[in-house]
Amino acid sequence: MMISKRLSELRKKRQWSLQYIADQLNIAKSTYAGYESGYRQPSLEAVKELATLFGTTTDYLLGATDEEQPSIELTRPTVRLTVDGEAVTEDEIIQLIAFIRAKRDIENKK
Amino acid sequence: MMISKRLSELRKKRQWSLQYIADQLNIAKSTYAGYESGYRQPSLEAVKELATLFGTTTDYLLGATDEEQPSIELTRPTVRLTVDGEAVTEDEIIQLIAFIRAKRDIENKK
DNA sequence: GTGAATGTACGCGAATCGCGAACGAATGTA
DNA sequence: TACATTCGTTCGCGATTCGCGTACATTCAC
Repeated sequence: MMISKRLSELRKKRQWSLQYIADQLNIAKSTYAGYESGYRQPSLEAVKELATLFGTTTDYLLGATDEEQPSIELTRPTVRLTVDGEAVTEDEIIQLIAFIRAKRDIENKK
Repeated sequence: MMISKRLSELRKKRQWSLQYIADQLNIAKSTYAGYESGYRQPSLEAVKELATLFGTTTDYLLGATDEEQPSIELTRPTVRLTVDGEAVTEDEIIQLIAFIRAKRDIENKK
């Protein structure tokens, strides 16, 4: 079960106890322990709350993605980018990439 | 139930039948119908498959976000950007934002 | 030693699941 | 018009899974 693996990893990384998480979600320690062991599956609501608690996404918890923090590669634009709520155009992204590459080039020559 | 609302919206927008979705997920029509009516909750696995089928995210289906397509606001420093696999620094992002804003300013004055 | 905290496992009653079946309404076909 | 098909909705059923309390071994602090 992917979610049990992810929960276990995230919790240990933060050095949180089972009890702490159970308290945050208002569920029994044994209930949350079941999530990590794979003995139980959290409700959809619990999944949402866990994602918030861990500061990650439900997609990551469920294994729909492997990126704990959403991260985007500009040269392969799979998501919509916005600045001040307004979409960044494709042309602008191309310019941004050129800008970053040029900047790195200069840095590397030092 | 947020997910039932979202599923219903997405399916109708695509003009798909209950049966079609049920076939895609290999579940009974009544089972999927239960998801939309709120009478049943899909399993975590089903949520993942539904997100794939609809081309959206589990976060959207569960109501953890309101954006159907993942979209990233650059001015929020929660995102990790990469170019050619290498992380874009926070300073660089600030410069990018300034660049975009300046560009828009010029456009607007035309 | 003693107490508290941690992680693990189990049994129980209650809740929920997925399914097939049945239904009326709408649509298609001859 | 008659008839069949598709659609969305709802129900009961058996089986599964849930969340909880509880118990236990281990570890740590005092």
